[in-house]
Amino acid sequence: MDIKTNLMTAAERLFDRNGFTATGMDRLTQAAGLSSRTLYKHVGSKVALMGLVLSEREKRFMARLEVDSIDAVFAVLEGWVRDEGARGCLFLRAYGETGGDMPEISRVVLAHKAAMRAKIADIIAQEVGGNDETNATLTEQIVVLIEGATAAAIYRGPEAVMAARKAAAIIVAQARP
Amino acid sequence: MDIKTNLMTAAERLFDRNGFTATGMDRLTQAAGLSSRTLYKHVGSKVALMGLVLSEREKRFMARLEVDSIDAVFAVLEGWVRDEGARGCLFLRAYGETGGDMPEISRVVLAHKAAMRAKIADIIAQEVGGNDETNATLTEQIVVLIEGATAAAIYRGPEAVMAARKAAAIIVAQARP
DNA sequence: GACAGTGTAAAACGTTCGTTTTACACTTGG
DNA sequence: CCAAGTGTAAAACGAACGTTTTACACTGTC
Repeated sequence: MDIKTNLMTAAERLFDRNGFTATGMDRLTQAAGLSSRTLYKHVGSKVALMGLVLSEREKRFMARLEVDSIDAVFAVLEGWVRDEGARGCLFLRAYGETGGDMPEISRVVLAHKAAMRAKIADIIAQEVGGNDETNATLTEQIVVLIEGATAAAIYRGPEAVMAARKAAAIIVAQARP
Repeated sequence: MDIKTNLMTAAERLFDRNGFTATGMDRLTQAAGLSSRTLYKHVGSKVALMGLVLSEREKRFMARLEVDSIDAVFAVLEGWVRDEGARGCLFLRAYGETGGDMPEISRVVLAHKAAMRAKIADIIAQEVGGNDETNATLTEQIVVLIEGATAAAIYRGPEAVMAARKAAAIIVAQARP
């Protein structure tokens, strides 16, 4: 098994379950089953590891998001929550824990949010096909619903995502010409 | 000026801007202008201070939320974001940083979420007056929109709250008999 | 004028942090 | 066969962590 992949899987799990700052390097080396020397040779630093974990998660998430309707987006989200549990958006958590002033982190976070937004905008342009202003408003609202479902699922579980899905269906229907 | 109030104002600011775990006690004593001995005599421990800060914020937030329409709720949220900036829900951030397994914290967090939800349910029962099932669904959706506005505002600013407000108006109108 | 109470400054507690280093074992290709 | 590469185990680095302690100054009150 690839050593770096193994490390990053363990790191993502620990960061997600215990927080970034609260997760020490010894916990990481122990969970990944390697020495600190090897870890540092592979990823350089803790901040770099955080960035790599987020980049990897970004790929995994965006791959799942390869759908062509807003309803399907929320179906994906619901599946994600059921598969991986809900502890809040890992990107925003990393951003918050580092105060937003860690370039290596905030770059990945903001890039992820921009990519997600762009994907939603694409789907809306294709599914609804209103004018630019309507589409922009709708995109903003769907993004808010996605963020809200992710956050509320922490304490409400998948039900929050189901509620967001229904709300999205209503505002999409409302915006259709 | 009251010494404990002063401490908690400084603590809330530092926790919010830099994260809970990343904020050390020396940073807190320095910002509040007191010795560590006095700090510990007043609040006991760092975790207790975190709990107190969250309790105080809960009071402040719920006091602002004393309104009687869903639209007004989002107006309050918009004002809050403009006044205090948007770095994500401090309750959920505390929950995430402590892995959810710090009773002193998670109790305050979950209580806050329950209180907010109850307030929203009250407003809906009074403003919309549908049947119980409709009201429950609508409550869940409004809560999701509030969480989403709070989260998305981190990188989208007040615009996210405005979008949530419009979306809320639509789904409330849709639910009215 | 002793008293308890409350504050400060500053050092020290042991632990843990992220990171580097030392020393050694194992493959693998020229 | 040796040289380079890659891995481990474990100690060490200085700094920072949350917390406690020591020593001392200032307030009020009996």
